[in-house]
Amino acid sequence: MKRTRGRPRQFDPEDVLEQAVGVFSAHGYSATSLDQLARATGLNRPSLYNTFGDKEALYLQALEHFVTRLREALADALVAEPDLPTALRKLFSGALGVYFAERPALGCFVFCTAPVEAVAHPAVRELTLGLVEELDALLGARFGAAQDAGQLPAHLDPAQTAKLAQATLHTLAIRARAGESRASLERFIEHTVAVLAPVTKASRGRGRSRS
Amino acid sequence: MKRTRGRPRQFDPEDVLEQAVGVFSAHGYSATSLDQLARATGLNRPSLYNTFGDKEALYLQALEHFVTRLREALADALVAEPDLPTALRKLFSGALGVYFAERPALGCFVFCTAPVEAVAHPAVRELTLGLVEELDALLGARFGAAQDAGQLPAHLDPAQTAKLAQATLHTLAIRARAGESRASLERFIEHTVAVLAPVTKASRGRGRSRS
DNA sequence: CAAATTTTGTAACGATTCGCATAATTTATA
DNA sequence: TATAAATTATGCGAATCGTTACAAAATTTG
Repeated sequence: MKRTRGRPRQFDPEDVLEQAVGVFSAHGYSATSLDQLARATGLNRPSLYNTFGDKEALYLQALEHFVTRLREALADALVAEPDLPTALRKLFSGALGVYFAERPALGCFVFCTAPVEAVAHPAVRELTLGLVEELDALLGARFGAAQDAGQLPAHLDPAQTAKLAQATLHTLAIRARAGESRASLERFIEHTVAVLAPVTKASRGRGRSRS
Repeated sequence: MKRTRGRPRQFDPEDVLEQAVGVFSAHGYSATSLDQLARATGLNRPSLYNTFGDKEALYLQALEHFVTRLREALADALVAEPDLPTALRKLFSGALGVYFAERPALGCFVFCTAPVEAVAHPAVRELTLGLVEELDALLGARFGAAQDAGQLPAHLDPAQTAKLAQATLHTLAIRARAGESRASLERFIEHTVAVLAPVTKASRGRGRSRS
């Protein structure tokens, strides 16, 4: 554990990114000024520049920081739970927890603020599309496994059903930020789980018979 | 048809709003400057102010202009077509046509740019939530009618199924703007229609028997 | 033709923006 | 203790931002 040569920094970059996520998520990329970021993080402009680069680089690192947390939370819910409907419920409920973490609800940092900048900033577009494709793959694998276990009707393509599941994440994000109530979205989740993971003959006895 | 008193304006406000939609949709509200808007519309800043008010008012009117066109296109597709799967296909294909109208694809002007500003600007939030609720109602009525006609399984709640249909619109908008290919989204539409409007006994003979 | 009225174009205002240069501060090393 | 290296703090500067005054141009009304 080597200490660096000069003056040590008086902040934790991870904590700073956490604060940056909050500010960027509330106002979006363009409407957030470096003054706001400096005030929220407690450090001043030059320190932000030395550590993270310019504004776009900081925004990208904030997005990646958020994605890392989101990815782990969602992946855990999907992999750990063998029963498909329960796994989906945990997935969507976990997402709602993130989307309603602040007051007012900010929705998803990526899906609600990154698309705007995706047109002008190729790096933002790639990150956004990267997350979309990663979630497609993650969900597709889960639906594929469920189908092998007889928990998903044979006529449902796992990859396409995965996209419909991610569509649910997108609409939850947008609706939360638009002001729709959490209770309403929880009702919607129940219905969606019933559609995406209909009860089949093989899963009727709790769905944990073969795994 | 009365002419106004003073000097007549040398532009059509509707055309100007059309151009404003293009600029705002490409860069979002905050990243769009009045200089860009003036250049794109051909008129200068003071004329924009006299006609539409300040920047936020212009953005709101551009959103409303876009919503008006979108509403009519989608409502026509839903109401005119009696067969549910065909109606949904037209709905989603029509949306894709709007989302891919520019190169690169800009997705939905409302769902991809308005959520960012919804937090800071109450009027934008209300407009966004208003569109969401209006589409829920429109789609809910269509699914309800389909259920009455035996085109929708009884176990599917029309209102909740409507939200899933709108979720599809949201994901199409985000994915188009993130750079996903149109062909991929058209495949997704086919699958989604099959899920939201499954073939029932009553609809097997083309679905136009009773209307 | 003159007065009233509205739009247009120029120009500029004050505020804020991002990014950086410079100097002071703190630490490890020699 | 002196030097090198890294961070912090202050503040500048060029550019851009949204907004508005003001005068010239264009049209209807009297």
